[in-house]
Amino acid sequence: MMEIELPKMHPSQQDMDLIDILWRQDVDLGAGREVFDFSYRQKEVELRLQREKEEEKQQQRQREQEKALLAQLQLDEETGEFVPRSAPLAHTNATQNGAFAGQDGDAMSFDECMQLLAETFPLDAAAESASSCLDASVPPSTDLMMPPDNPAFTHNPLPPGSLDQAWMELLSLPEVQCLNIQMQESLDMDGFMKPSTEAQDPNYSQYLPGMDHLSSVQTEVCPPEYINTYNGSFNTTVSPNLSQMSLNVPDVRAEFRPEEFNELFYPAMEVKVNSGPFTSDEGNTVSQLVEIPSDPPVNPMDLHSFSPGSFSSGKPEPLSEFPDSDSGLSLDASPHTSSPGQSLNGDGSFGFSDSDSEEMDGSPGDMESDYAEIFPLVYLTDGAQGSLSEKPPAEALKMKAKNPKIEPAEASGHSKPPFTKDKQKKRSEARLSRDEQRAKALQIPFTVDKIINLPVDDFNEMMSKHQLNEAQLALVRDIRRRGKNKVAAQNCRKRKMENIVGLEYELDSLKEEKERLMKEKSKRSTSLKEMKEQLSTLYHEVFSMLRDEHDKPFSPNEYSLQHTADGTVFLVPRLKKTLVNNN
DNA sequence: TAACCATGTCATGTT
DNA sequence: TCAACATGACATGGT
Repeated sequence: MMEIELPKMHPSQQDMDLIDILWRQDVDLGAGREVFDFSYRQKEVELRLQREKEEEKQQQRQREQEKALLAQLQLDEETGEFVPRSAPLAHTNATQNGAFAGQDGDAMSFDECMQLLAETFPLDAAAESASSCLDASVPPSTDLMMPPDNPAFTHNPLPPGSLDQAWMELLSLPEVQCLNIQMQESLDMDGFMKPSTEAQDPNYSQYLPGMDHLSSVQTEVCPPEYINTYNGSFNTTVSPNLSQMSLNVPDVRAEFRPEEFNELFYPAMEVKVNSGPFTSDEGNTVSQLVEIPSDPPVNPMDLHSFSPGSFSSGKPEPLSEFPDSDSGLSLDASPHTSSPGQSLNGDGSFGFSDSDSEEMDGSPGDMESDYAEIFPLVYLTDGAQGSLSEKPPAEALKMKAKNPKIEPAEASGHSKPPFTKDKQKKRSEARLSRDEQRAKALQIPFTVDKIINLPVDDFNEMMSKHQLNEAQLALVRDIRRRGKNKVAAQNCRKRKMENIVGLEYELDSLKEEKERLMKEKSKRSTSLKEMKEQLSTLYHEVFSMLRDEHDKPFSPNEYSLQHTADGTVFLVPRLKKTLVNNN
């Protein structure tokens, strides 16, 4: 989900107005208007806080588990490694560590790795690397880390007796000391050993003998099948934090200072760490360790090859390129359609009538739909993610760039029930595959996506590059027209819904305003009444004080008091006043 | 089975 | 003039 970083301050009315104006002008703000809605965002913030609290709790639990784990470990004075105190735990490690069980056989200890290192890099070469490592701009060579499946590892088991000697030699080398210093700096700066990107090697837990127990614990709380099943998607869809939560990995970083950690697990062996994978700038070593994907039993991509029949005749087609974008053809085109495709029905060269759609119901399109049920792992992942993952990275990026918009429902958080979405998605995919099927049937050399989304110039250029017959041209234009119209319809409905919501909101505010005005009116009316009474009292008081030349009071029936704007008061005879008025 | 809903498509008008 | 967009109306399929 694309999430826009919004300033935390509350937008002013002016800002909101501007947003509204941009919205009405259909300026793409890159997010739904709900994003700018303060109350909505407030809800989001509350949700986020709630999530953070839960995460904190989770981390607390992990720390406790970790403490319990450490209580079960004891330091092996000979090897300097932490080993389980009790046999049952070791057994558990051996039997339950399914994810890495296959690697245990050929996994080398860290000593063996270092021995190999010493052999691979004789003193001369090491001196060179030492000089280079003194240069801060030159990163430590990652060649030091041999791939675990390197034949040298598996075919050259080292005699354990020679390890200590090799170790001492290595430690005395200047370049090793250089590495040691570098690592200390790295630890000081980052507070923890950091894995390099190369550290994604699924087998690199073997460089951390002490961590095997952690791995075993992880597998205790999370069955290896689960990990095997989901690690693929975790790597692509789940944030490290989340996967760490899911796998219930103790957060060692939270408990240990790096130096302690280092001494604990690698007494006098700092160089090993630095020469290993832990030299990059990224995050949590331990969590990354347990995130290491073991080879899944079946690569999701490979599942395509298991399909009952290849519905992709030639090159692999991105069948679910746009799960949310059903740029499908109208198989149920209305009879009055004026599309050129329909006009070609007559000559039989092209055209898909309603009957065609019936026939296609049993076509690979549906097969794909069934396929999604057979292999939910492939298709039940999030649509966009899954589809993107099926493309080459460059193309996937291109797709992402082309479709930056977030689906309103997802963006607003007003998500529909998942089954509805799945259903629609499945339907979309089925349709989409039929569309492509039709394009394929006419051997159209472009993807539906390109046909729809390319700018008109590029589209024309693309068309001009290929000699298409009339039927192909008609279908391509049809696909483009319908694809664009589909998007337009979606936008139209979205706008309509937003208008409705906006009008409801406006109605509410107007009701509130009306209520407020009524209250104010009533208040002012009361106030006016009081003032009138006061005025009347004052009037009579003043009038009663007035006397004529015979010291008689004026009759209120014959005279009245009137005042001008400057405050002068006149006693006006009523009759006279009437006469004056008449004049 | 009817009602409702979501979505795709078409025709037509507008930009 | 044409492409793109907007929208009302209708069809379809699912619940």
